[in-house]
Amino acid sequence: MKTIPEVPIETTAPVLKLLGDKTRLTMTALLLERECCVCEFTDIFNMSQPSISQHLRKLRDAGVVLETRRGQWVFYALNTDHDMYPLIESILYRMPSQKEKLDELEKNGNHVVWCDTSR
Amino acid sequence: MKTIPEVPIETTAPVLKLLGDKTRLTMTALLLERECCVCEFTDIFNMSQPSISQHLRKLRDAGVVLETRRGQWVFYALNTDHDMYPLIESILYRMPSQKEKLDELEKNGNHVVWCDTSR
DNA sequence: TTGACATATAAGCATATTTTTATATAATGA
DNA sequence: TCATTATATAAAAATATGCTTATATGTCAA
Repeated sequence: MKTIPEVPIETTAPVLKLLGDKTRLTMTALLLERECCVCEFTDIFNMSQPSISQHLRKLRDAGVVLETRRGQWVFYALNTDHDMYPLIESILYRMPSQKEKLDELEKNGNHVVWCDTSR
Repeated sequence: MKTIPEVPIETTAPVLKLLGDKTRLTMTALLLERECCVCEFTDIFNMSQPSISQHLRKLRDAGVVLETRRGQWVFYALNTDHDMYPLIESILYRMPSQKEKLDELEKNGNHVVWCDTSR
């Protein structure tokens, strides 16, 4: 039998606060589709690049997302091992998919795909 | 087949922000056990009565809780008809029960029970 | 009607959050 | 090395949030 692990209020509240921002909530919803790099977020949101970086930093500091540098790009992905991931996932599942935003990005040729050419 | 109804990001984010405050999150967790009146909250939280009232007002303005006056007391209850109630419930189910706090309240004789004596 | 109790509202203050602008760091390719 | 692109950080400004004190409103009971 599978039980839902309990997480104390002190841990839960900060995560909800983090996702209580429309930009960050949309970011995590996008990351549910696939990992994204910073420039993709700046393309999607009508917002300055530093603002995007600062939102991502909050998500990273909380451990909600993981970052990986690939060449000059930095990619962000959901941290599915996070204690709060089950909660985060259950929140995201109740929201409409953000896939279209990514589809449009790719249609406009702004999808960053990493190919290591150094080998 | 039962599907989870989707709620847009614009609606979801403000509710998460609301529950992202430790006091309000604890309040809703308490209300999951039973309805409470304002003076019970002021007993439980180490906080002034106006502060409690202001948190409750935010929850009420968002439709998350409903208020009912009974005599000189005002009782608050979770609004289980709210569009976001399923999400709220799923968040609360992942947190430890706040029942002990209410038990202690009752042990100390601070549980307000409404009996209509006007009939 | 008056006093006591419960709750709400208003105003002020301190702190936190978000955004912008400017600048720094990092990687790439000519 | 140098210019370009991508990203991060710092500082400052604007705004929002939460708390306290003071006061107002509402209800009841004497």
